[in-house]
Amino acid sequence: MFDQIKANIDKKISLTEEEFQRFTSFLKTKKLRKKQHLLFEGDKCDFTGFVNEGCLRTYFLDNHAKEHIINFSFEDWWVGDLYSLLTGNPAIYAIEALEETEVILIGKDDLENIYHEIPKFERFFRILTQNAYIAFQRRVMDNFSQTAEENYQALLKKFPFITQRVPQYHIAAYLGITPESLSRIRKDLAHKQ
Amino acid sequence: MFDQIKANIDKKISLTEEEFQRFTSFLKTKKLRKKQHLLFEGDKCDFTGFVNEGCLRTYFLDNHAKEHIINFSFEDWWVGDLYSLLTGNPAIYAIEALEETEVILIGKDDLENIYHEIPKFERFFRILTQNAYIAFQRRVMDNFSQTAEENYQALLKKFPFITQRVPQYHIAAYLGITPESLSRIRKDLAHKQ
DNA sequence: AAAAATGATTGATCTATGTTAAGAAAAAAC
DNA sequence: GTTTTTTCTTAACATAGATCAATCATTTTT
Repeated sequence: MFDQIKANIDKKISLTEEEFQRFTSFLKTKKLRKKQHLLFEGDKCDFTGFVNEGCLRTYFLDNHAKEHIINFSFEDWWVGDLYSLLTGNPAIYAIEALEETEVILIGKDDLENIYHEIPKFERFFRILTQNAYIAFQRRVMDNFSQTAEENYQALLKKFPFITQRVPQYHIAAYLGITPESLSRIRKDLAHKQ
Repeated sequence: MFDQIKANIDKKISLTEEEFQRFTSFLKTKKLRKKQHLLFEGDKCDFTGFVNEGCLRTYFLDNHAKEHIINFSFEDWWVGDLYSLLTGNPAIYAIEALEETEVILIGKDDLENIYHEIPKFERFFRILTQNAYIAFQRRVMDNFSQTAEENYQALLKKFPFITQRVPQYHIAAYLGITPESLSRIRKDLAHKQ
């Protein structure tokens, strides 16, 4: 049940069996159907989540009602609106399952309790936040500096299985282009090889 | 000398006169000439800085050797490469003064000492980091969702004085367009009004 | 299996921004 | 206060990606 989250945490801090047991007592699992939302934009995000199985997208609507996908979260990833969690303000992003998905949730208050009881988790979540920031910076730098085609190829390299699991129009929304443009880019790439 | 940084800190935490005095003992000021770098890309960023006077730009070079400006830091702003400071890795950004500039620097080790001696500063810098992350998210969301013209107008609104202090080609690099395009956008805007 | 819904492709056309190159204007240096 | 350097503008042309509209392919529902 909690094997995967344990392996994930072990990568950054080491816990005793006892500490991990205590930790699990705060966890709640939640199953989501395809297209079901884990979070709506404007709602308060009072949790942080770990993807046990499945896949979600984090996105927002721009001024012209167009969707932009910030990232995809597959198994073994953490998911949530950090902005809302940290500030207590309404979420700027929405989060939606793209498949049947199982997430493990930690409530905001429980998170504080965990910090208190097992201070090692302060370190764990600080590192997680920093990594999120850093990953976001990288993503933005790439987006600024590469063409849509380069970005698409980089995405395929990072997630070779993504075309099997995520519809193309969502990949387009992640790349910041229209589905039509992505279709053409794929056609070009096929010709090149 | 340290009036400005005091006012800045007072906005988020309250310190006794004594605590602030102790804090100032860790501070070093540095003057930069126009076009002088505070940090080069690839160097380790082992400080966080506060702009007392002047203006700097934080930027990086993309794969095609083009400059992208992440942000401008005017008086009363904090400046540094958080990624490098937090991870200890080489900086992904470079920071350059755009005017005669005076910054107050806190070394990485001193920062740890400050946290230790005056724990209130943990809170201060945590809030600062969160705000940096949040501001970056906003900036990116805007950039994704608005046209260059809308972004330019938003920038003018946020920093009405910017055209007096920052050359237009730097503003273009901030907006992610060429100087020629910005020139055209300005022309269009002038016509519209 | 048929119908409906969803997702992907294609073509024609349009638009914002890039590129190149030349001057004009402003600022800095002498 | 000329000269030199830096910054800004303009024009002609090129291009990536958007838009609109139609069609084709694939899944899902009935």
